[in-house]
Amino acid sequence: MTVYQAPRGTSDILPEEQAYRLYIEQKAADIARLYGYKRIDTPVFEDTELFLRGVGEATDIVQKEVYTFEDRGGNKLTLRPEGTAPVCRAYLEHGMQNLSQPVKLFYIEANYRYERPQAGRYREFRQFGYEAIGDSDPALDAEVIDMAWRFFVSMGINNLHLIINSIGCPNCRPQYLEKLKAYYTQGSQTLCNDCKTRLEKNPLRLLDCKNETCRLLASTAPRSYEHLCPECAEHYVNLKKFLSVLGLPYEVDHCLVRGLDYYTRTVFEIQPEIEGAQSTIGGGGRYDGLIEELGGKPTPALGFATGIERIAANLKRQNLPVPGLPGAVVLVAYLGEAAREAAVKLCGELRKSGCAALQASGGKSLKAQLRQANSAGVRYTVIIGDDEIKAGTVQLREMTTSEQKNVTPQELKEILLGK
RNA sequence: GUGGGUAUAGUGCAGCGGUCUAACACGCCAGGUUGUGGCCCUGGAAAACGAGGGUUCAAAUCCCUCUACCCACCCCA
Repeated sequence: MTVYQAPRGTSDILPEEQAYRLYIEQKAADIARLYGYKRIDTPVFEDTELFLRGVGEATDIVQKEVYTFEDRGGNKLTLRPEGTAPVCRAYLEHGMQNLSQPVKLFYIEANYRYERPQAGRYREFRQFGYEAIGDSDPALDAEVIDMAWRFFVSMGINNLHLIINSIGCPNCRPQYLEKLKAYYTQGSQTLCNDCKTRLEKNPLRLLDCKNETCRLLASTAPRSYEHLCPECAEHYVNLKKFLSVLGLPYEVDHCLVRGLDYYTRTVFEIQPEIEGAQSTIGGGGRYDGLIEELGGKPTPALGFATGIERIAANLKRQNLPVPGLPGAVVLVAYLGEAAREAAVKLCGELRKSGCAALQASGGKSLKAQLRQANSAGVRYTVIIGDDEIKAGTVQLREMTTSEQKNVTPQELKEILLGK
């Protein structure tokens, strides 16, 4: 029995799991490059204030899910629960408003949220995201959505749905919310208890309650995209136009709202076809007010983020293979003390010239050493014994064919390094 | 914060009151070839049955408490 275990909601990423992670991160970076997004890394922790202002004080994330602590200098810090606010902070801190706009960034990072873990939900989880800051062009919205979609398509994940909606801006949303409240107040006796509090606290959230009767109410509720101001309406029409131009199979869902306060206008989600929880694999939207909220001048922006663990889960569910990680190409086996020295030396030389070499672990029979070679999956095994030392050669065995020949050190290097 | 489920070797599991000195599979180690892997055969190491308490002549098996993990709600990636 182990004494210690990884803290709740966290897990070790074991070697066999790394192939998934690396594959996903590599693809994320490939797509970023394809669209001209440059990588940024921000600190794991930030001033607590950044998330209060950025994510929204009223959100669940900030209210009950944040890991907050004070350091020895008395600074109030918070483990980053999401990626957008820190990127915007960096944008402002480094004067990126002086770069040519929009500034296109992407990140791959761990996030921390204190929640009850369950399938696809962890306290430490990894996401990657794309952010485009400094441009309100709906074509840019379409571009970010296109990136997200292309990523999933290139991963081979199928049966995905792209859901979009527009939730307006500070000009038109208040009026819409009034209408929504009025509508729900009429039907409030059939609302579930959660929704009764939502009605006061966060009426937009009424729309995505999973309760059956609430859903029924939501289906005929006033629709945000029918209550947009002229600017937002035009933006939304153009967004749909560009999505069509790009050939993206979007579905409009007036019930799609997102949990972070900063979203304006475009919101979107990508959902796999599974029943039950954690239906969202990725999502994002526009956050035209966030930079200003953080102390910059009014700056339109939008982004997309997705969870690496959830992507991996989908890959596994579909039995999609990921490319394996390359291992060592040769194992050096030896028999006897004199050969041991030669083996150590040879391994050193091979590695120095860039050939991934494994040294057989000591004191074992040749049989055991070959077993080791087999399980390591090396292509070749070099065998050194007294006979070889005397002759100044080594045995080179090719594992798949079991062909074995005596070669000189020179020939060995040509085979392992040449070609 | 609320509800449900599960806890037995490294992993996956069997066992459902005495026959448990806890089985099986994979994995690990070794032997079958005094210098040759993968298949096969043989053997071995590895579990005080999550922790504590109780019932009983007898508990891995029944009861209670705790803890951990999983799943769901909330919310989200």
